Amino acid sequence: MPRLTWHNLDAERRRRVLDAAMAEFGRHGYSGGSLNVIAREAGVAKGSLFQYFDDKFDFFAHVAEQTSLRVYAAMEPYLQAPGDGETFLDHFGGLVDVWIAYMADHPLERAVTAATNLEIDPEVRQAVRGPVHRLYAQGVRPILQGAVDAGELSPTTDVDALLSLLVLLLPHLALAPFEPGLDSALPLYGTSGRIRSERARRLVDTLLSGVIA
Amino acid sequence: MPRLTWHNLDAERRRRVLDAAMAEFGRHGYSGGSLNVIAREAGVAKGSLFQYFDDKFDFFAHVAEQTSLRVYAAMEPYLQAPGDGETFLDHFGGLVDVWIAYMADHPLERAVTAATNLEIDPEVRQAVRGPVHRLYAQGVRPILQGAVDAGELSPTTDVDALLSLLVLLLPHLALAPFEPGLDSALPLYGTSGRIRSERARRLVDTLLSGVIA
DNA sequence: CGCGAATGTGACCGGGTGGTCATAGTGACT
DNA sequence: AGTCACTATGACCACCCGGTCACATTCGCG
Repeated sequence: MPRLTWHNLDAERRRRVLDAAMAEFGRHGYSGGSLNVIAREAGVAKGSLFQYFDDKFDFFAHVAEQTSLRVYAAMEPYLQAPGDGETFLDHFGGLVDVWIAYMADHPLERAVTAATNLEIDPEVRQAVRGPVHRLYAQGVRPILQGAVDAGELSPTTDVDALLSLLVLLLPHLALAPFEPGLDSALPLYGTSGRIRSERARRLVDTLLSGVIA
Repeated sequence: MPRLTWHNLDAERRRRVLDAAMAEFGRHGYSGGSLNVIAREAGVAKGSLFQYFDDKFDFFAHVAEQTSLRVYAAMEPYLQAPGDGETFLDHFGGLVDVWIAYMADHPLERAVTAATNLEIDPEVRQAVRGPVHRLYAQGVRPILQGAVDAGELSPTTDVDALLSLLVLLLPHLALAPFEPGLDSALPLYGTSGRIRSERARRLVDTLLSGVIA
């Protein structure tokens, strides 16, 4: 947990530190990210960072948490129940579109999301991704369950498993089109960002149509 | 590329080095993996490693390549065209089962596969995953295309996109059941390895049924 | 202003890193 | 036995890391 000092901080200074941290951790992940670099880029002494946070992990965890909260806040308006006459596929597809569009417009958030999902240390990974996954599961689950209850999804649908799969898939769909280095060997990422985004959306449509009643 | 010395090496010594490297890189990834640790665990001087490989990256790339070749070799017998009267879903589902079972039995290969997929540095990632993805795309593509040609998959199927998705998904399906720390917040990974394996298989069935003609 | 609390700072610490190299083995062939 | 190409070794190097701490600076308040 961030120290009290962090909350008392001048907003501009806090923003500079957070931005520098998102950029550095987003590029090199938790263990690879350098506090020296973050301090330098933020225009702040390294010692200051330890006034704000207990240690590197506390710092990273806060950066990851804030990032996921921002992203989730952007998604929340679209997590409502589907409008009248709106099919499940339209509703959920729109959600995927919003997600991809948000990541396209926010490279810092996108990079931190990637770094979080690519973390290899089990303890760090669990501590950082756990809350995020719970957040998303809580947001998306009602949509799936609602579609099952309304007879739009097959009654035999394994909601939990489908949920896991979608939460697992979302980062890939959002990241792939904009980080060409990540998976350029796969055709999904072969062309321009725009085309790839459309392809990602089409893919979700195709796959989800399998569970539609 | 490994130096000549590596190939001339006594097989037992080569095995010890490779095993130690798989364990270390599998646990901590490329940048986090320590050559000191690998040398110590292999019972070999650190200097020797630099007689075998140009540098750390060359070493890691070789470990990743050998691992993927082993895994692919285990899968190859199952990449044939489906038998008479065998549906696409049976055929492909069997492939997923083999994949998961192999990973269950080979923790070293599994860990290296995970580390490779979780690598964050774009250059390393591209260099290491590119060949692997090409290998798998080449193996799996004919199966999908064959199913489309035979009318088993919808003729509107985006084979390339579906291929990308499956290659992206496979590591997750294989890893999740056995690395509880990775994604314990998701229901897919909530219970025993056996149950989770069955669930992963069921999930693939459900999703793929969407593209079946 | 003056004082005390809170915050900022960067030199410094122990330790680990990838990589080098002079030296010492090793073994095959004359 | 002598020679020579090849291989093994670990002390050593420069560098960077996360984290600390004694001290300087700033701020809020009487």
